[in-house]
Amino acid sequence: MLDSHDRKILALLQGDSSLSVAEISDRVGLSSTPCWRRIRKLEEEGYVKKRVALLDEAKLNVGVSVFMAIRTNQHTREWARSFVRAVEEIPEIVDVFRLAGDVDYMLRAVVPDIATYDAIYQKLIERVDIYDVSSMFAMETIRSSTELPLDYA
Amino acid sequence: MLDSHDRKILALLQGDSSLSVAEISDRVGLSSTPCWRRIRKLEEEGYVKKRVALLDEAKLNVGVSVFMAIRTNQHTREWARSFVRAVEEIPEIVDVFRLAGDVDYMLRAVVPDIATYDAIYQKLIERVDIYDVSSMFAMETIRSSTELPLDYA
DNA sequence: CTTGAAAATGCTTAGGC
DNA sequence: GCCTAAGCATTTTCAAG
Repeated sequence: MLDSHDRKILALLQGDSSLSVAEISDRVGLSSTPCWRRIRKLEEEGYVKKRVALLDEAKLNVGVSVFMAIRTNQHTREWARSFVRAVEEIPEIVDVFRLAGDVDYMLRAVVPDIATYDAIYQKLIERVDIYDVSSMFAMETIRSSTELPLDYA
Repeated sequence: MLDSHDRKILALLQGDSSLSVAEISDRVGLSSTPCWRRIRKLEEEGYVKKRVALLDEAKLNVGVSVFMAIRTNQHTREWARSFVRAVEEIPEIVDVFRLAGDVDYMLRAVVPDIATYDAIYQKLIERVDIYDVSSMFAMETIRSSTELPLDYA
């Protein structure tokens, strides 16, 4: 599927998508046309989902991350649907994973402070019936990376 | 600090950083020169940390997310330092938060499968002394967003 | 802030190895 | 598959209102 040139291009782009084609082609060891063609192909085929700007959480006053470990006692399609709808209506909730095991869902919300977190929490439990929520407050973001390891591709 | 034009620019850029200045200025309701100036200022002042390409986890064979809730019994600066060093050496670990409360650290790793997760786990506990790890496997990524709410800025 | 335009950079296509 | 080179579009800067 992907050769080492493609992987190197992806590694560069997921670190800094503002690099010009010329810079990328230099570092990859290709000239710009084939490099540009590869980039376009990687985007067309969906290896690159999108290009985004990552903003500073602290500067935008959402420097506090809160994890919410959620358990339900209603294991139905209907409940799952309403849960997804509820979290989608709350933009502070940035991550939502459905888990196997004891905890059913793991969420992460970004908020200015604990008081705002409580408002988010209230908003959520008002919109969907939740059996148990365990909240964990992040004191420090040691790493929050969008860069994937490419060794398995 | 930021007015509504700035917030709108940030909202657009964190959704799609490949938008041209012309497109952004259209949607924001400014002409291109002042819009371009604002974008540059937002980058200089650090509201925009970086521009990156988001890659497809499934296509790159790291479609499985695993949360690791970690507890330590060595609450020393020395241990914290070695822990940070250890997780930084493992590229599969994409998120690391230090928490308040029962769980000391919450990590997320992206891997191809459970066998690879075990290798990551072994690698971690070999590099740093960990009192307890509780692993939670994600069955589904319902939401994984880099877009922050801008209402508190 | 706006418009308009020039200069520089970088993207995209064309043609050939 | 690759390259060089030309043509095109965009970004970036500048001047004037």
